[in-house]
Amino acid sequence: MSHKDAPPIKAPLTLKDGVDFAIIEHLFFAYRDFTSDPDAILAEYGFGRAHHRVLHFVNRRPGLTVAELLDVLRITKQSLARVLKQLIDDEYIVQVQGPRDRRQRELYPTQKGRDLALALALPQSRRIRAALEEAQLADSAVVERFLRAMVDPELRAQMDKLPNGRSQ
Amino acid sequence: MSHKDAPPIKAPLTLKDGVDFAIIEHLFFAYRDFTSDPDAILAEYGFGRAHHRVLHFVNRRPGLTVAELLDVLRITKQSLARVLKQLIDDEYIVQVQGPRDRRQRELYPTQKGRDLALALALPQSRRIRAALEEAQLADSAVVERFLRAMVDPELRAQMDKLPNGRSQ
DNA sequence: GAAAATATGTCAATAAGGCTGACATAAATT
DNA sequence: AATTTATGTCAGCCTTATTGACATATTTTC
Repeated sequence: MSHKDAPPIKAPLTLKDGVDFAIIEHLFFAYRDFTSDPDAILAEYGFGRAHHRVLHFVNRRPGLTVAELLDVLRITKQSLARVLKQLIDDEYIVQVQGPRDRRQRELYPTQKGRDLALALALPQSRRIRAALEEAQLADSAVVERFLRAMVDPELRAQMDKLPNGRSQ
Repeated sequence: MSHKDAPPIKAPLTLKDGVDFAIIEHLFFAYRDFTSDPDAILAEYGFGRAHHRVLHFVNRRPGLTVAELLDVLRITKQSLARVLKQLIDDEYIVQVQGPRDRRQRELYPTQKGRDLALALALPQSRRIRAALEEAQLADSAVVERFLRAMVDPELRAQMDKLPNGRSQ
């Protein structure tokens, strides 16, 4: 154990190195706890985070196609297939043949799917509201602007396709 | 396909349901892009996000023990073992026997480990600074307060153990 | 109308990163 | 001397992702 190896560095890496570690770490811890709320609920249903993401976007953009969903989630068709199949089999989501293009499958939530999506979003929303209050932020615009600016510019168009995005 | 199944719900889930979807989704997209920067670098080294987290905290709190690291990361000993072994074998981290308690293994970065940790943090820091500027936030205190408030109160003590936390 | 492109589904194999349970060792504590 | 603690390690399992290949239905193009 450390006989003729590279010597240990004892000084901590601090913001003197010109890097904003505070926000980096705050984001890590905040996101971890933010996702822990729905994770606990999903476990009861035998679902994981992947199911949550699919269910969320199908509820937020009912009728979106498989291709559009893949684009939003940035995963492969094969990764989506497994979780989507489960959600359809368990009747949280239904597929409807595309009206103009019958190759397409429009994805819609069922009432069951709508209810679960809302149940998953509720604790997250509560956490956000409590945090805004604790941080004494009257409205969420500042935080929202910052988070939006953290996203790659090319991908912001996708966010605008959601209700109450920039398009409304 | 949707013959006598549960009917599809066509209306999108919006903030009328009393849930702040904007921040929920902004956090999702922001965190995804935030982690994509180091992910690209890690792939060149054959490492993953798990290695990043270990390397980060060992650099931020040199000399922490295995038990302390498990506590911060909230993973099991077995999950840590695999990535830690690689980081030690590749000489990014060295172990030093604890001075008071010789059962403990204090973890320190090597120069190589320090350099990589900094290289991984740099693009993230750049992204944060650009976002603060774009969102016209003179200082990061507001965002930091919000993110801290998003963390479970019990876990905030852990954040304070890092340099430039509340303890400094 | 035939050919090509597109949207989706599915199969097989692989990898990363988690998990549980069990057990071993050394060192500290009781 | 017995117990507890800190760490390491083995074996097996799960979820979520990956790539590559191929099938089918449908639309678009020539």
